[in-house]
Amino acid sequence: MALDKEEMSEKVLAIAEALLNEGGAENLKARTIAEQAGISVGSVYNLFADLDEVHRAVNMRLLDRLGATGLAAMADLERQGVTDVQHRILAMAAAYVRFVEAHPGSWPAVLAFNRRRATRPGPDAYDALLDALFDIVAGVLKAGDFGLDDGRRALAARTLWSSVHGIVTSGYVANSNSRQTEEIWHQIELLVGVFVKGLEHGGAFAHAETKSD
Amino acid sequence: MALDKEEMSEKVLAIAEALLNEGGAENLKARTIAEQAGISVGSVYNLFADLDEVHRAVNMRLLDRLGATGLAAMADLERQGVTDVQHRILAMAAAYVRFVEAHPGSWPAVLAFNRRRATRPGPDAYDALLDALFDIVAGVLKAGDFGLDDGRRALAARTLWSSVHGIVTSGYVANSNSRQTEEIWHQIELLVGVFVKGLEHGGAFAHAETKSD
DNA sequence: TGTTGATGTGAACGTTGTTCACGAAATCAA
DNA sequence: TTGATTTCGTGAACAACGTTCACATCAACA
Repeated sequence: MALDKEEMSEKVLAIAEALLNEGGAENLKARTIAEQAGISVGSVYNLFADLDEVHRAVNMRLLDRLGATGLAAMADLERQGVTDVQHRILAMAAAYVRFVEAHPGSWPAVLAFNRRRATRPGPDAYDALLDALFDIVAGVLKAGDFGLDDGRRALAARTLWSSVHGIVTSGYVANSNSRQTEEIWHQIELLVGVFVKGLEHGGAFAHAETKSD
Repeated sequence: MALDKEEMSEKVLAIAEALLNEGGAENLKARTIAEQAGISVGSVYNLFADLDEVHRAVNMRLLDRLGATGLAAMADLERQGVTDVQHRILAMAAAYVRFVEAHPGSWPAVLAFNRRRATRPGPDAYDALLDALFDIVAGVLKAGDFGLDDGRRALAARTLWSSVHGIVTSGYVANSNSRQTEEIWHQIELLVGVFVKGLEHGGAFAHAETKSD
């Protein structure tokens, strides 16, 4: 009847995710978790080293889910026979926007948390999840027939993703909500449109252009 | 001899900025400020309502300074007779990157702080400072001869700024430092190159293109 | 000089993350 | 079964934090 150690860990993570979603990082309190999980504070620290580890675990789950929904969106388009690069990138961005909107409190916490570990050692599972997201975008770009070698394509994928990311996070700095998502979409559409057009016309090599062309 | 009320406020803000720069938002402690300023904790709360107000004031100063350096960079190029749009945008981005690098601890705090006031009321001085930054970029875009009306140009300016912002903040998630700024620069160069090329070829109207052209 | 208003002070309060000595419960040995 | 040993849950306790407030201190004025 009593919950397994792993079951209790998952219960704690579910509670932690809800708390983060409601009130951000400062709402993740050890005593609240313990109370809602029906255990004592000490037991929380028995399952996780500290609250940072709880936060990290929640973020991992979120990043993992985001990757999954992105892949699912791509698979859907594949099934529908959509091969247009611009269309697929927009769908990818849409999946990202929807995900952020579905996690209004916890997604900012993911970003804020990321920055705190800037001093930490080498790459870890966190980076692996982010790289997986980049790879999806890079895969889409590969379908488009731009003259990009692997290195350039990876760079373009990271650039595109980071740009969409910046639009979404910048957009959520401001106030209004319904108007805000509209603004975000306009920016994303503009970015993706310009980006694809620019790649088609060799803009990626703008400053390294040889005169042989 | 004793410091004026306003002088002491500025001293507190200078100390606060240094603390934020060293250890981020969680390093901004009332007792540390009081100790370093040579006053008591209570006096800090006499000058500012709470630590959030101190943090906000520091951020305002940073945003203000960023706008000033951006304008200065544009003025420099003007003086040199540089009118090339791509060149000017890159200079603007460079000013931004340098600014972020010069404030490794406090700039993330600016962003994290911005997100916390998402529930607050209407626009305030914060938004005014951000709009000033957008206006600089919009001014540069105006010089370029793209077929953009005022609304489209403002949208393009916000998109471009948000994208650069995303690249910089995403880049600082990762670890290494010298290699990281190089990666950021490659992404910015790619973005700006593609963006300008895309605008030149009407990519901004990609999905609303009329066939009269 | 006495009064009043403003300003500086630090002890004190409530809340936080985290620890740890203790007891209960489970597992194993004989 | 019984005793020993290990594992685990508990909540009181600690330090550090933001914030408050009754009181002391001081400057200006009548």
